[in-house]
Amino acid sequence: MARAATTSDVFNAIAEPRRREIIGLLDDGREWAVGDVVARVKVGQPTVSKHLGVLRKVGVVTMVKRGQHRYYKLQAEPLKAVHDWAKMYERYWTHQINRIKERAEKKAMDRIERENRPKDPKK
Amino acid sequence: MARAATTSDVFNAIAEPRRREIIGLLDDGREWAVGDVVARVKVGQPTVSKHLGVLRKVGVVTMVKRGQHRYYKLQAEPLKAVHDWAKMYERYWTHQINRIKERAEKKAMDRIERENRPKDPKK
DNA sequence: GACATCTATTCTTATATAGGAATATATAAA
DNA sequence: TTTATATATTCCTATATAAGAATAGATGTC
Repeated sequence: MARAATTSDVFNAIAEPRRREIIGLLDDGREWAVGDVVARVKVGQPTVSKHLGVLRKVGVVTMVKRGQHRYYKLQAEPLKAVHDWAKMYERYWTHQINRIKERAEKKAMDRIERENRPKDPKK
Repeated sequence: MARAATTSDVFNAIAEPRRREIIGLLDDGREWAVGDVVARVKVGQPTVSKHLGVLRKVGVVTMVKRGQHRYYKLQAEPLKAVHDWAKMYERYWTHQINRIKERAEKKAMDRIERENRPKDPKK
């Protein structure tokens, strides 16, 4: 099997660099017509429409029709899931002092947890 | 073309749910032999070896050989890139009050920027 | 040395795209 | 109504890759 569908997973949606690029463009808070985006990136209109469609399905952008145009607007709330996930590992790159402290805390927590959960992965 | 190779991009590396699962396991700070991971996930040994290989190529885990075993250890520093990227959009999900304030600031900044950069995407 | 165990690699298959070309559709304009 | 414009959709191709099966290679044990 290949990877899970991008339409159902924000992690997959942002894995595509072109989509992160588009998100970056829309971060100015304005509504962007598809053509505005096309004028800024190196891919054609159909490709842009598809990327915007993926972003819409995961809720990262919203769309309104107005006349001939469709305006897309960033609604980045779903990216919180990515932020929160990555934040769990923050101690790995924060200052050395903190890292040592946090690791000690983690070890203590692990020990406590191990005492309450006999099953050990290293059998 | 399909998506960029996972081996060269941490965003792609973490797009695969199974790899996030493995990262979560290794977050206990210990060294995990491949077999330890296999015992915890629902896929076979070759698949686990491949996932660990991808994580190693993007620097999220390190490996040491010891006897018959290969021990993998989480080294989550590269996830900082993901965290930093997502953090750029933090204002979209923080408290309403802050959001309003930040948007006003953003708008002001945009206006200033627009005055110095005549080129506008909405031509 | 013979055999078992641990892990990586190779091969195969199924599936998921990204992107372009062509086309369909909707709306605006003449 | 005819034509132009904006966008989505369909079709196609190339590529990526997840997962399992089989195998290879390394190390440990008898």
